[in-house]
Amino acid sequence: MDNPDKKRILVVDDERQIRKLLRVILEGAGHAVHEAETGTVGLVEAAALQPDCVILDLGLPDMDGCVFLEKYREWSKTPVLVLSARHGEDDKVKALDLGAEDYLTKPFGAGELLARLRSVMRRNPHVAESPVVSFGDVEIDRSARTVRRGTQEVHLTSKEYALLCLLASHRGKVVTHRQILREIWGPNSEDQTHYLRVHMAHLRKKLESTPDTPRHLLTDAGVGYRLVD
Amino acid sequence: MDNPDKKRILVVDDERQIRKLLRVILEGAGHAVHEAETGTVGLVEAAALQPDCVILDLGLPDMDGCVFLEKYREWSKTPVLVLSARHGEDDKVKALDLGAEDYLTKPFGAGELLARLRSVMRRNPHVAESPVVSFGDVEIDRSARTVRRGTQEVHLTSKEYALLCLLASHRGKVVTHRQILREIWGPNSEDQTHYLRVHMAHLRKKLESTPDTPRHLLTDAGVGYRLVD
DNA sequence: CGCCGGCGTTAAGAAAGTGTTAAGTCCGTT
DNA sequence: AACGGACTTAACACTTTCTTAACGCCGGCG
Repeated sequence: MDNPDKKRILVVDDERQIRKLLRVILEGAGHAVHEAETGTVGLVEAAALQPDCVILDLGLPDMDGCVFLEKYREWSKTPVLVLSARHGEDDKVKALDLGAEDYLTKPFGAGELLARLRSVMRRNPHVAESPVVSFGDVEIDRSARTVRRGTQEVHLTSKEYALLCLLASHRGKVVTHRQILREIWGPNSEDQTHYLRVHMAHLRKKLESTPDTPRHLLTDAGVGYRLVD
Repeated sequence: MDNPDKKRILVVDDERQIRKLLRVILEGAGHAVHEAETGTVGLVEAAALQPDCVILDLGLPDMDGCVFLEKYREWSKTPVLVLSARHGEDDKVKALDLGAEDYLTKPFGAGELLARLRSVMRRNPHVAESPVVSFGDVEIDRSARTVRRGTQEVHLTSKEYALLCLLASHRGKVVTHRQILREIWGPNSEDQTHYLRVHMAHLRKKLESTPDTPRHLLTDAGVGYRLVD
């Protein structure tokens, strides 16, 4: 049931009802939904979250949607799908010229929204941040989903890869057992710490030159694991 | 009069009046307009002209617009802007999933049309990737829709060809099951992974010298497939 | 010292995913 | 109506991955 191409989507809308509706539709399609009630919060959230797509209501209380777009486009190319009650042509033209990827007028159908979203995603194959992280002689290429050690490619199973990515995204910091288990195995497996022991062993065997005295994949006894350089 | 962003645009529409209208609007914006009255002619024209964008009326007399899209997408990634009198959601979803870049319902405003066109052009900054890619002793010619292995031409069915092209366009990267299924079979078949198994088997049998230990068409268990050189 | 809890390691069984083949269905052609 | 090609569906053997359990190690503590 785990969706491997789950996308992070940020919904910026002041109306609670619309946000709920969008959440239902989008989560139904297997995406992760985050909400922001105002434009200002939206921009902050967008920076923190690095979503794969933003859905923006033009009629925000604190900031005109077009201003949001303008500011957002100063530093991000993440696609924005604009939602609006206004049918006027001028609004559409303005939003599209400010860099919106698409424009939907309310009321909209769930099917159309999802189709437009797919269309947007299809032509935007992860333009975001550098997808490659490295430590020691190991290099992770997130966009290709591959891991190299030196010049040799290393094959990781999907759990191993997920585990490595999770640690890498918190590089230097401890990630607790529960955090890891919740992220990768789901909230029903939060106390199965033995999963971690065997999968960490596998990872170290594949990535460390001396698996019994690990230099990068470290243990914090009783707490969790962390990855250092 | 000389527009530095002058684009070649192909209008495929059976109604003379609409064609005239589009010509006026588009030429007014400094583009070069070409017309085709039927789907069949449209495909030929598109091949000859290599336009920067196609504007397609869904209601063609000789060929459903969706069929046009499907055929066109077999060998071209040129953006298609769909025009339709039908407001139904199903039509929109279908067209967008077949690879249309945008969908406008008639009647439309000149301003909106031009804005959508600009939006389409902006995110399609000359993606003119070479129509021929190769790996190992295999060569794919997308413009001719042919595949050779060494000196011998290999016949691929349309699904096989689509699958190969998809993997080739992400060379070296893992393409997930869902991605493939969504692109080729549509979003309603995202979990029919058994399609992939049999078609991959066919592809390997036709393209790999040792189909049981593939060297180019690789499997990532639980994730997807990828093509490497 | 001997016990205990947390950890690493290994191996075997269970589960999930994959390759292969063949039969069934659909569709356009003759 | 019969044929052929392409796609779908089903069945089975096989491989990879995940889970589970057993055991040994280490350091802290009574």
